[in-house]
Amino acid sequence: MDTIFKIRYLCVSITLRFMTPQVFTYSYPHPAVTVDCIIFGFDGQTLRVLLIQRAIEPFAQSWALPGAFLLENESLEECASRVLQKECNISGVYLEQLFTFGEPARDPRERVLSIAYLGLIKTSDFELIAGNNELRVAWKDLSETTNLAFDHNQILQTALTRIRGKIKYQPIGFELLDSKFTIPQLQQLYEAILGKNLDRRNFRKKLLSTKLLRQLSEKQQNVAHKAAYFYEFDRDQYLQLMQDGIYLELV
Amino acid sequence: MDTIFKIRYLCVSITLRFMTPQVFTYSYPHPAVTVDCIIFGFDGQTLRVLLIQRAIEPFAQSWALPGAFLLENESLEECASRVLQKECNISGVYLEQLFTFGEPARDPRERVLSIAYLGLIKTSDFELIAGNNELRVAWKDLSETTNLAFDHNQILQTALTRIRGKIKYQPIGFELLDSKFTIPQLQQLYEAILGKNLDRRNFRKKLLSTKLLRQLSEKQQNVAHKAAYFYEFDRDQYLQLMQDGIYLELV
DNA sequence: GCAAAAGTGTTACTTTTACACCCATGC
DNA sequence: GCATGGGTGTAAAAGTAACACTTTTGC
Repeated sequence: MDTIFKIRYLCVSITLRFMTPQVFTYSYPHPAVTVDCIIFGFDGQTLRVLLIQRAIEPFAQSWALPGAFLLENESLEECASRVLQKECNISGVYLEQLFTFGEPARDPRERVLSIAYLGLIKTSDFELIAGNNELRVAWKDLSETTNLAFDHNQILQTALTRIRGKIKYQPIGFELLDSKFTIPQLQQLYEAILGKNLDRRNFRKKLLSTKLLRQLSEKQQNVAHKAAYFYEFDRDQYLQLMQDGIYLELV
Repeated sequence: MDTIFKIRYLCVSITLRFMTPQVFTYSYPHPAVTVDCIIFGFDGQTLRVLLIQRAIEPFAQSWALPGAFLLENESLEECASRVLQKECNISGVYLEQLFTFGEPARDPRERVLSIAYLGLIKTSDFELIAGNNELRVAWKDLSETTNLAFDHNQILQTALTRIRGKIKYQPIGFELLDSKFTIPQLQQLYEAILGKNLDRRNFRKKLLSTKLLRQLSEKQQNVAHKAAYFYEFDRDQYLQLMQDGIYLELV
């Protein structure tokens, strides 16, 4: 381990040791509850997942999903937002509840339930900064995610299945792109998520037929080929369609 | 309130008062965790939901979803099964996790998370028997479900949305029918769940095209019209299709 | 024989798929 | 001028939606 991380590790350990112990009592057993965030980001080429490197046991130095124990008066969504803010310096993210993981032995310390939240962001929008209890934060390729802490590999699999299903009929993909994007960029994102190639002509036709994209006059600059037009996602049009109960098919 | 329920109510109260109090302590706050079950049943005509009438405060005498506090060493699914067995005398049910409800103020006593499980059964398969902590158990029409305890109306809405979406592409409807059923019965179920009428010819064509139904030689008896053939759901065929990654469309 | 629900086919329309060539740009 | 990726249309196939009459049964 690098020296800087060794020092950091010691700092965290010492801080924890000198914290005032508190006691909470209940008349029947209560499990601990955490909220874990599984955030996908897209850099234009590949789909990445946001991970932190743990500073403390169990699974010290392993990579894991950012997460924290639920506080007494915060909602689950608030907890997810707090985790992202504190541990990764990320805020204002699209988040939805994914699943609750509750196998009795999923945490070696005690019974811990985890409510997982799924999020999507543009990697370029934030500068990742690790919180006080993490060694590092990073975007990781899916191929680098073997051996995550706890049951976090299972959570990752559940999340992948969810977005692969969802992206076909809900316009969540736009959360992963800049507000101006080209259709080939959008297609690359879909291909990265779905893990297969799509026909260019059919993809364009289908997406434009939804009327959810507004073409801008602006084009790409400095590309060694014909420049693509930029488009914007038309959120008002989308809300209108939803109000009318229109069922979308995007791919 | 009927006399018999008054007596029952007193019994439950007295039992609770004399239970030995226990204490569980933790070094940081833990919310209480319950599992609530939202079970839909079908009687051939309409979709019903399984409710219990609460014997104890809060919401004593209100109707609510069956539910219980999670025990220390049971999984979430095990808890859902236990709830149905103890409170309603129902077992061996198709269950899937629905959603976790965690607003801080959703229970007036203390912070309580509820992990909701969604189930589907044939009402005729079980005799409902209320557990010791419930006044009654009953199948209720959707129109009789205003004013459930806690946020259970919200859970019900979430569950309805889920099955309406899911029944279109997963063969969960068969859980609600006898193992032998006619196509018009199946159609009636779909119409009850989706809340709209479907074309008889197209419905039959589409479902038969999936190859998931096996026609039996047996017909309905004693009906004052042309008797319909019985069919069976072909579970092996379904598993085969899933293995092959076939995407189903049922309606 | 009549009321009630089961069963059955065809046609028009819409959607999906497959596929090949020209265009603009940087180097 | 050449390599790179953007943009476009059409035809065949598949799927969906709309619709009416005959059959069987109990009373």
